[in-house]
Amino acid sequence: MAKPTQSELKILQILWDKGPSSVRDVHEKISEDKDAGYTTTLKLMQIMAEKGHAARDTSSRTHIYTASVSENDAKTDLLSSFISSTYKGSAKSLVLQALGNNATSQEDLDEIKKLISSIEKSK
Amino acid sequence: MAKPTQSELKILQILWDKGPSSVRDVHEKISEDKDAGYTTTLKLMQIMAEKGHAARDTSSRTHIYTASVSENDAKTDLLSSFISSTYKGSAKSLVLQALGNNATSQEDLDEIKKLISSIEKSK
DNA sequence: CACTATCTACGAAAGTATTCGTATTAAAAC
DNA sequence: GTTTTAATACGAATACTTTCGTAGATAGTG
Repeated sequence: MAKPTQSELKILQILWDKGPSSVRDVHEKISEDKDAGYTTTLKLMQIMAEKGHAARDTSSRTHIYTASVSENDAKTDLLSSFISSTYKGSAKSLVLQALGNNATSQEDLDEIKKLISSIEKSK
Repeated sequence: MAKPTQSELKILQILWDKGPSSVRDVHEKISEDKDAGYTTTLKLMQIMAEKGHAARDTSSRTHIYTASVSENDAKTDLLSSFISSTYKGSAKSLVLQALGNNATSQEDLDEIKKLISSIEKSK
């Protein structure tokens, strides 16, 4: 499956968050942040259906769209392509930079440490 | 400074790795991975000079280009924009996914743990 | 039933990124 | 000194993404 574009990702995120939704639903959510025409959102979602990023139920007049990739799978793909284009494939470099540059809270650090421990145990 | 595009990033990476370089140098490196015309690379680098992603020395016939952003700064920007578009701004989510999905080696985990300790000490 | 609001379909325009052909000029090789 | 090689400049073609206007159909309202 091809990578979603930026606009498609925004829509996917809404579908992941809200579950199956109409164009109207998605459009209203998008409009909170950004001024956009309704048919723009419609067109994008139609393209997503064509590309297979979303499935749609056309049984009633108002079509209902559903993300056809799971949030985790899609983000795994995006992350791995980001790591390969920006960090030459080194997940470590990415993590070091993410932790080094951003002020990560102690709670978040704790969670990360916990995950690392559980990874180490399972080896 | 605007975010570099994918193609520009590939070129920047070469400039970071090799230091100041001619179009020929960069083009040869790119050609290892991908078939591309010389003038394509030239044009991209000219655009990068226009946009300010690279500086060029035109004192001799063969122009020499230099990245005008540091690798760390550019990647910090890219990372932060990736985190905001894909992880709703949560660096923690990104790190958890990067560690969770990729098989990170023990050495890498050790390095990450070391960094976390040093962050914690400096708080 | 007529009127209005709301939906989809479709195509085209606008914006951005990438690719490359051609012309011109400068250096190098012979 | 002439020919070949290698460089830049420039503009246009291609491709991909985003935006939106218009048309036609369906549902709801008075």
